[in-house]
Amino acid sequence: MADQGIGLTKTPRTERGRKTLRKLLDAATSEFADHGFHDASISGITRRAGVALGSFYTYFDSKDAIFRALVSDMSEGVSRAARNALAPSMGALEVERAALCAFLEFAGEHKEIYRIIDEAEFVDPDSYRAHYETIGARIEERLKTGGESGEFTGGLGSPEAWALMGMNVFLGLRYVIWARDGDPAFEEIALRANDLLARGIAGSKT
Amino acid sequence: MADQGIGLTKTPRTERGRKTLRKLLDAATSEFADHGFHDASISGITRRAGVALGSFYTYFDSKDAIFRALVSDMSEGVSRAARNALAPSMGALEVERAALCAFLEFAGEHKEIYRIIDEAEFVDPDSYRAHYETIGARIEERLKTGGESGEFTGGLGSPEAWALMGMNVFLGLRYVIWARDGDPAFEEIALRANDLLARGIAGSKT
DNA sequence: CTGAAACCTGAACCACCTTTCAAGTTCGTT
DNA sequence: AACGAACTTGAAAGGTGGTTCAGGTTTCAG
Repeated sequence: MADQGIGLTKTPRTERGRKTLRKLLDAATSEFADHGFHDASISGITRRAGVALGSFYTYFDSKDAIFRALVSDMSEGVSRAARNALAPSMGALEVERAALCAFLEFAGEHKEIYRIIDEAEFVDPDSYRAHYETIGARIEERLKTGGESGEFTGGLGSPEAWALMGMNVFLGLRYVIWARDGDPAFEEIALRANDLLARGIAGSKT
Repeated sequence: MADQGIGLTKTPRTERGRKTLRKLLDAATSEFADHGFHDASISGITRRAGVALGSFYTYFDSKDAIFRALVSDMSEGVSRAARNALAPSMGALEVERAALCAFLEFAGEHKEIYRIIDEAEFVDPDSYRAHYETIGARIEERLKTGGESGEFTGGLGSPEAWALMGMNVFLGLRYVIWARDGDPAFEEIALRANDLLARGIAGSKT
């Protein structure tokens, strides 16, 4: 599922080829997650995949190419996970809570995303930036819609969207990637973040 | 000023030595900022510093070592910048606004921090984590203090601190590192973020 | 002044890894 | 069955760049 983007992958024509490609992609995911881009080696990937070194180049032009394929795969996965968690019946605030919750859960199941997306900052800066700008734009849209329906204050825009995105990313970093025993559950985290987002923190609570 | 931490640097004993060390540190900052850790080369650093290749190893044991020195330098710098912007007379909310503003300004003057701190995630994960946990802890303290004084709602804790930290980091990413023409000024950004933090976004504004 | 420690120098060493390639095997279609 | 395309294989080419080192220069305390 990674070869849609920019034709980085030489698409296989036989069943055997598709299997090998899948094995390479999976192996690369763990290899990059374990060692990071530069310390990961192609021979490490092919070893994990149980494939000869040379076969790698049947499917990818370079180490960069498979990394890029992985990044767009993950980026796509994050978006899809968030989208799937939303229902049309939800209120604007609830949408934000559900999106964060879905993101945390997705990250929990794919802890590699942080390492891989973050490393894209260095390996493939354009994808990195595109990743966040796309998500940021989607959040901004939601804020605007919420403003129009009166559920949010008016005048929300890009700064608020980036602030919200940063919140979500860092909550994932702390409570998923660096989770500790005794941490609140994802739902609890999402609830508290939602509260902050809705009412802010000024004034004393009864 | 980077050799305090864990004795990574062989401290120079003569004036000439201190100058060379400083030159290496400065050169390394630009080299890493320009190329990232792995594509940066020691010969690139020594070339920029105007020093022989071998001299590098008089001061640092390895490429990793100088990078670590840089990371703790920057990390320290960020903290100091935020601390310096705060005055005892400020209210709790105002403190948050001033801290963000100071951070944005500091990042503007040292755009390398994002590349270098972010890359620490891969080169020196412990420092990376320590960096954010330290800052997060400090924010959490401020939130608690604000809660006690009644300026903030009660019950604020780690999740709110990490959310706030994420906001700040991402606003810096978008409006400093990826600044575009026509973007609001730092003060404006800090004001809007402060507003979000104080009152949230729920409810329609008059 | 003087000698030992600090510092500098840059060629060479070396380990590692991406990428290539020519030769062999399997697949799928006719 | 049989043929060409798709796929696989692993040795080796080719590069890169971190690190070492032996020998020279500068510094500075005594």
